[in-house]
Amino acid sequence: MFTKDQIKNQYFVGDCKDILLNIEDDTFDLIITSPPYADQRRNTYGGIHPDKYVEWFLPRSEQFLRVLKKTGTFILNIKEKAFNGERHTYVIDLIKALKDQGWIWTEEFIWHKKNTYPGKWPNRFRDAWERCIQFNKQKKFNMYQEAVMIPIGDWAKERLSRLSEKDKIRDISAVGSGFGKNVSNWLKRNMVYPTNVLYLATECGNKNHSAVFPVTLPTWFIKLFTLEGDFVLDPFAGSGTTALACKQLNRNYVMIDILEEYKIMAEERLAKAVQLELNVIGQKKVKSNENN
Amino acid sequence: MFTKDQIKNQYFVGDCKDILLNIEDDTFDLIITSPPYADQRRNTYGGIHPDKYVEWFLPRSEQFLRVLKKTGTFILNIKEKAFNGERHTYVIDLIKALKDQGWIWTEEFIWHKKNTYPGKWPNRFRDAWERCIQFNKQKKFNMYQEAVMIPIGDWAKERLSRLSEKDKIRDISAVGSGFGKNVSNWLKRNMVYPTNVLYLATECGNKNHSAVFPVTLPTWFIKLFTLEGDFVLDPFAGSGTTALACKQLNRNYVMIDILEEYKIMAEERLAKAVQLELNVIGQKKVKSNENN
DNA sequence: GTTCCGCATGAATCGATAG
DNA sequence: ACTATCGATTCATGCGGAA
Repeated sequence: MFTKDQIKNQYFVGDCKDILLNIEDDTFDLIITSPPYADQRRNTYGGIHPDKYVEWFLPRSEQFLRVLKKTGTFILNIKEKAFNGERHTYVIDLIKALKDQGWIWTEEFIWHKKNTYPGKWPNRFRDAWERCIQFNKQKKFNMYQEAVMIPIGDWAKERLSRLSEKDKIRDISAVGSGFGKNVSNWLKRNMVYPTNVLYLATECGNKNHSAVFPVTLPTWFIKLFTLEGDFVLDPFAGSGTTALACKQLNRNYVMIDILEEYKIMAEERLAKAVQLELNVIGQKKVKSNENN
Repeated sequence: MFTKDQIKNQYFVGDCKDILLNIEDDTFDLIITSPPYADQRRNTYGGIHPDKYVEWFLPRSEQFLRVLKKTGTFILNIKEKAFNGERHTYVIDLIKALKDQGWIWTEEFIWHKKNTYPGKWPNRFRDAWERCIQFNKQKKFNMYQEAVMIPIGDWAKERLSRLSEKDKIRDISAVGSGFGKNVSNWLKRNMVYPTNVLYLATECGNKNHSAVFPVTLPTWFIKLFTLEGDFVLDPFAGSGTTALACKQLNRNYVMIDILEEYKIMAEERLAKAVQLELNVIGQKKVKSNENN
């Protein structure tokens, strides 16, 4: 068994079914992951056939159930593919099977993708949404709703959507400062709780990795279900988007994936992000000096 | 058995399970409906318990399967409720059961609701989406994708969302005129195919009727899956939103619902819509004269 | 004739209270 | 313990009246 210090902010290479055996019960506050969809990532997990998907998933989710705290949450980002002109049922079968395994199906969030690739088939349109299914161990779980409040009305929605990646980092960096706090206090009065639909853009332009989900997606759920210093697990971590979100939000992460090259990719991304943030802080200092 | 002329644009009062027995096989090009959700509309359908929902639905969908043309489509607008702190599975159970009944589960559209029912709870956010599940009898079905193309870019989406009911009617009325055609030709070049997510507001505040779904919802599916003169069925018609959409689009409708008062309500709505449209056309003529 | 403000209105959901 | 009813919560929308 690993201690918490040994797993803190580590990326493990291997099948999560095996790696997790070394991690104690009730370790994580949040498990969030986008597992390999059926028939995808054929080269890594062997391209699980849709009909075998539930069977493949259950021994792994059994471990998730064990290592998740009683007050913790499991978010599963998944979407069934069209198979033979029809939507396959492996996702809804999985929901039923996870309930049988002891999970509570609390909610189904929708990720409404803002920008999807244009495309057209004779019998269907572009698929612009995915499921983010929430499971819990018990009815009472930790949820910090204030952390994801959004500005009221359309005027604000417009502004928020225009925030560039740099602006977001600036915002995060400002959290500790008095100015940042004042702004957020002023904003609170114009804030409302969000709904169970997330309207987020897909990440594009990052050529190095096939972006599984945009960093804003895990960011949102991490804010909603954890506090600083909490432990977050992504058992199908890929290029480490969840780790990136954790780093920005001061949460501890444990990443697992089966390919060594994913780990390398993730570490490069993390290093690059840290560098970018340092640059932004550097620019701020320069500006501040100019103002004086 | 009724003839097509006998059922054309009629509103029948009764349980669709019984009424449909009088209608021939392969009659409809589209069945679109929003059935009473479990534990809702207690006064009319007796508030079906979630656990009994599938059992209640299947004999009715058996009739739908029979009266739908082989190239036709069935759109089911539904959403599971939170039950005992958890999402109930009756909707996904229904999908499985309908597949067993012989339906093909082609697609699941999402209706992303712009305005949702308010409320705040410790464990969940407001529910802002519903399922519009598409079923077919065979892999090849009629689909007219060009009919629902949308203007490109956000500026147009904004404008479109602000269209009032009067503007919509004006727009529809303009279809036949040369001016309308020119506009739509000009627009075509800036049009793209939509996705499988519909972002629409619910209609509320209309005092006369509790709108089940906004008229834009059936309108969209009717355009997508039927041509002028085709036959559309709504077996849980309520206040006749589907009929209204059919009337505006020159499709033939057959409405069924269990309460006489719904029928009366629907007929009033239809009459009012026709009157409103006449007024708008009248105003246009006045304006046109002024310009000359 | 516009624009602006106030108001009622929802396919909701939870927790407490009552039988 | 299990079920039925009621109050509290909350926000985008469209209507009507007012400036």
